[in-house]
This record gives sequence, structure tokens and C-alpha cells, in this order.
Amino acid sequence: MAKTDERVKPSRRPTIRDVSQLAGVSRMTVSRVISDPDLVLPATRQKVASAIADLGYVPDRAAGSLASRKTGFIALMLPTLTNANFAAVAHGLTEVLREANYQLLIAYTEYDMAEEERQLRNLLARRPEAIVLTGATHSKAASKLLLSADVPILEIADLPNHPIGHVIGFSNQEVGRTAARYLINKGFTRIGAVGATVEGEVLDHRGEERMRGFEDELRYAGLSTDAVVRHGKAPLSYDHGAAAIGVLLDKAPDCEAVFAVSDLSAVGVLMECQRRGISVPDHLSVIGFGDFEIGRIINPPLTTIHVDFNGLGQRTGKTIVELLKRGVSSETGRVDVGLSIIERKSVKA
Amino acid sequence: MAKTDERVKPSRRPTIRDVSQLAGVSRMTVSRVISDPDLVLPATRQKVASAIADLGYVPDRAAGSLASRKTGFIALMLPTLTNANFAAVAHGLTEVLREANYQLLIAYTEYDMAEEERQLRNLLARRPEAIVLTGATHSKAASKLLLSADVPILEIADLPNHPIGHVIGFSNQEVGRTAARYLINKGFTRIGAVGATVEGEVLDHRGEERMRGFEDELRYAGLSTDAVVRHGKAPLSYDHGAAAIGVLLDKAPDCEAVFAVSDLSAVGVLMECQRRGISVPDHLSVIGFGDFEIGRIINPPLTTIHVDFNGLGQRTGKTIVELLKRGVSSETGRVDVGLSIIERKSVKA
DNA sequence: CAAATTCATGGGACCGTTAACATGCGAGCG
DNA sequence: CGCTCGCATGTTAACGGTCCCATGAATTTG
Repeated sequence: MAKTDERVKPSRRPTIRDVSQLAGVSRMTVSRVISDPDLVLPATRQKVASAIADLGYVPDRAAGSLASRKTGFIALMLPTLTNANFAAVAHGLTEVLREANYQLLIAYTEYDMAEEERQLRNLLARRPEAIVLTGATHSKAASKLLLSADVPILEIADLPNHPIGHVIGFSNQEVGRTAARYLINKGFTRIGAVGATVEGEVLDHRGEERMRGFEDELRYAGLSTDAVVRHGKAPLSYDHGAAAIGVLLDKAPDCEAVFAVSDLSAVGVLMECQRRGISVPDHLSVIGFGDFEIGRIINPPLTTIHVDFNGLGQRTGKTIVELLKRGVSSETGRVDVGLSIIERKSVKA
Repeated sequence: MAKTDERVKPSRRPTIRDVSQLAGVSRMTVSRVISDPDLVLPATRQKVASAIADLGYVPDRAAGSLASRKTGFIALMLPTLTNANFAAVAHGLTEVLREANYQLLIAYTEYDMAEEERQLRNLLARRPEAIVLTGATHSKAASKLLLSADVPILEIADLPNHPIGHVIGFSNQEVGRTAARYLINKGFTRIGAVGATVEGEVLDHRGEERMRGFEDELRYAGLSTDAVVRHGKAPLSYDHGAAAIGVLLDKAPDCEAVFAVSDLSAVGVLMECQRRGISVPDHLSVIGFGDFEIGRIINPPLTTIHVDFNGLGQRTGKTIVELLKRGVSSETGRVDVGLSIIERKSVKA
């Protein structure tokens, strides 16, 4: 073995300094090759590139972030990841941000308000360049933290009355109203709904808003809201739907049509009906919300209210990129992505 | 308005220096209050705490990371987030890491190998303290990058033959074999399977391994593998199952039992059978993999092979924490979390 | 009671990168 | 031909924390 060099090479990770020495240029030139190669002469660029490859150099973004005051992080707060709609949002968001070289920092609160502030602090300590929130009710402290972060804040998947930042979403109340109108127009009069109870410090109020919108519209049409059932607690699930429809039918056996605040529950309703020999849609019509994949494949296929969550995520991503690149967004501060009814077979014609 | 101070307070974020000045202590003391309060006298701690609150100070982890050489990041590479099992892994992992104050950095590759290295570089630039990979086939370059990162590497949800780090997973081949043995023991002889084709640079080979294990066991029992159908491409979906069972039945109309490499496909199979009037399990038995929630609720409930993905994530998290705190793990380098058959009604007794 | 030890706090260097400005050189121009 | 300009590259000083060691006071010890 050769005698070790006087300046023994430590087995630590190579830094930009090591690269610059090997390539015979300054650190700054290496930095430029990485972040904006056009500023560097092709010949130099080449030398640097091969030095990088030889050393297996990987830049340290923490150091870079500190110096440039740009972290490349975008924070996303969700109630949960184990929900196809939220996952779709995250997905669409990533697609767009990936290209612009931002890294998503995901935090989820499990619908727990106490967790929110803690998560938020952690996120903020990473100095995200923008913060995306899903329709959450923010605590006083959380709002203060958010505002003082001094970065764009985007509230998505909702249309809050008193937003603290940009809004890209849809009205959950309108979802409920739309479902009610749809069923009313079909001629049903004994109409019910299944949702979750609201108790304690629930972070996500979106389901409840859909319920309220639904009830409002029933009342507006002079119909009874007795068959609007709140059962169990969020997050909603297939089991929730199966259990809730049982409660509903006990209460209102003559119910003709039911709105489930989530397709998850709607599927549960459908399956429970199969088991009980209640024919859908002949005996009971069902409409859900969320347009989950499963709704398309079950029998009968589920009529549902669709929101383009993936597109919502993409649009949010684009807005962020605009905001950060140009300081402004082509979107106004409040965007309603709307919703649509997907008519399938679970509602009687 | 009062005349502005000579040293006008800029509206920039407060730093540890601002806090230290307001509290009348050194920066180091502030740092200690944040990272290890016990080192500081209660009275001092109190002063600092209120200075922090007054200023709304939030530490900058990028700066901290640089100085301490600890980022608090754990990297997780997944094929996709829009799969309940992977989401469950991420979920379990987060639960554990949250407590230990680590932040998960999630990257997903959409089953695309070309994307892998790019993602990996991005991740590595964030200096994660550990890297978690889901059974992926690593490119040469990717492996080199991984190794030179010099942090614990955990390969999960698989049992690779030539692991490059710790392994916490289960054998996908064994899943296939178990499914085959189960059906064979039930007395079936005309047995099929549905999975995805393998073509091009597919990152996730886990489904294919289940197919292989299944075929192996059929052969071992002297049965035909003619009804083992590879159709479409990953990621699997309900539609995949619906389409694939059509192909299978065309090929082998007398098939008695079928294994779907994913519950997603299995549910698709069940629904397509409903539509075609093929009674499950009387005419066709179905077994899936993954124990997705939907399998429990559909009719008939789906017999499936269960792996505790959430627990897998938790276990991975615990191992990481041990590794990082104590430098060793109580687990050996290779852990098989095993699997179990959940018998429901989709296989004839 | 002096010496040793512990404890709370402070001082300064340093982590790896980039912003901002400086420099040197050749091309273009009147 | 001297001057200006533009371009490629270099120099220096941060960025906001934490590590390591020093310091001085309080406490224990022989």
C-alpha cells in the first residue's frame, strides 16, 4: 500500500471545495455549473462535471438553502394520506413541483387539531417557500404562525369564508346542495344522508359542510331532514357507510334516496344493501361524493359528485410556481374548480 | 408615530441572535433552551422562552442541520403513493418518526426507473439520515449513490437476494406460493392467476415475483400454468382485474380458482364476475393479495393474503430510530414480517 | 480551608454553499 | 489605438445555527 498522503483524505463526503480543487477552478464556478451551467464556458463546465462525477459529489442543499435563502421546499398539510382524494392532490402537486425542482414536505394531522400546531412549527422550521393547507380550521396560534411565515399560503379543497391566503377549491356546501337538488329533481321526497358526527376538536369540517348544504337544500324544498344521519366519526370508511345506513333505515325505513358525504361511505351503503337484499337503485337510490375509483367498478356503479382533485393539486402547483417565479399569479386569489355529477346506475332514473 | 430606531428593525424573520439579545443571554443559551432545556437554569429558560414567544421565533433547521450535521430527514422512496399499502407504510413510518422528531421526505417514482436516479439525487442533496427503499431494482448508478451516502439504508416490503442494506419485508414469491398451496389444498386443479406484464424498465418487480412464486408452486404440484395471465401494466387497478379475468376466461373457461396479485385486481375480478353472472365462489374462487379495506366489505368478502404494512412501516421507523440513536439495531439485518391468509368467502370451502 | 469538581453560560470557529461585487481579458468601436 | 463593454471567473462575506472549549461561580471533598 502506498504511504498515505500527508493530508490524509478523510472519508467524509466531498464538498464543493473538493470539486473545485480537483477541477482547478473556484468554488463559485462549481456552484454555477450546478445551478446555471450557461454561465460557464463549455470547456470549464466539462472539467467541473467530470470532477463531480469522479468524486461522486452531491451538493448539500441545507448549506445552499442557508446561503441563498431558498429551500426549495413546499409544505403541504393534510388531514391524512390514506384517502384517495388527498393522495390525488399530493400527486398532482408533486407532478408540477417536481419539474420546477421543488420538494414537497408533507405533514398530516390525522384530523387532530392539537397536532396541527406542532406539525406546523416543524414545517416552518424547514423554511418552506409556500404553504398549502387543506380546508382546515386553524387555531389562533397556528394562524399567527402562518402569517408571520411571510410566504404564500394556499388554502385548497375548500372555499373558506375568511381565507388567510390564496384559495383554490370548491364549495363543500355546494356539493351537498347539488346532491340534494339532484335527488329532489329526480322526484324523491323521502331523502336521507349519512355523514360523521362532529365532536371535539375536529380539524376537518369539510364533510360537515356537505351535510349542512344538503340539509339546507332539503329544507328549502320543504322536505324533512329527519333521515339525515350523523354517525361515527371521521375519517369515513366503508364500514362507516355500512353501519350508518343501518341506523338510517331504522329511523326512516321508507327512505328512497340517500346522499353519502363520501364515496367510501356510499360504497359501504351499497354493500350493506346488497347484504340486506335492498335493491339499489330500485328500492334505494344512492349518491356519493369524491368519485373514488371503486365506485366505477362496483355493481351498480355509483352515481357520485366529482371533483378533479388531481387537477386541483396541479393547479395549486402551477400557482405556486408562478407566485415564486414572478411574484404574482395569473389566477385571482380565489378559484373555484367546481364540481360535476357523474351519473351512473345507483340512482333510479 | 415614534421616530424609528437608529438601528431600524428590519421586517426579516427573527434569528437566534435577536432572541438572545432580547433575553439578555448568549446565542448558545438560546440554542440550548430549544434543543436541551435541562441544561439551562429554569429562570434563564423562562426569560428565553418568553423572548421566543414575543418575537415569534422559529428556528431555522437548515442552519441547524449545517452546523450539527444532522438534518432530521428520513428519505422514503416509493413507487407510488396512490396505493393503500404503500400509504400504510408511509403512515406507520411517520407515526414512529414523528415522535423521534424526524421528518419524512417522500419521493415516488411512478414505477419509472429513469426517474429513480433523479429523485435519489434530490433526496441525497437533503442529507437524509437514513434512506428507506421499497423493493426496487436499483440501477448501478443509483446503488453507487446510495452506498456513498454513508447512512443506513433500509429495503422494505421485499426480501431481496442481494440487499444493500437492512431488510424488513416479506417474500413476494412466498406470497405467490402460499396462494397456490392454499388453492391446491382446497382441491382445485384448474388454477389461474392474473397479474401485470413485465416490459421495459419497470422499477417494481414485486408483483411479478408473486406471479413466479405462484407458477412455481403450480408446477411443483404438477398442474398447468396455462391460466396464469399477464395482462396490462402496473400499477394494477380494479379495471385491470376486470379486464384480465376476461382474458383469462377466454383462454381457460374451465378455470376454477384464480389468484390476483393485488386485491385491486381481485376486486375487479369479483365485480366482473358479478356482471357476467359468474358466481363467486361457486363457479370461481378468488384469492387476492394486500388485504385492502374494500375486500372486507364487498360481496362476497374477499379471501386474501395479508401483510401488516402499517406495522412494517412502524417497525422500519423503530429500527431507524435505534440505528440513529444507538448506532445499532436490535433487529438483525434481515427481518421477515411474514404473511397470513385471511379466509373470507370468495374461495369455495 | 484549599483543591477538585460540577454546573451554567459564554466566545469563537466552523458547517457548505451562494450573493454581490471585483478582476482580468479580449472584442468591438470610433 | 485607446477606451469601453461584456463575459468568464475569482474573492469575500455572509446565511443562522451548533460544536468545542473556556470561564467563573457554586458546591463538594479531604
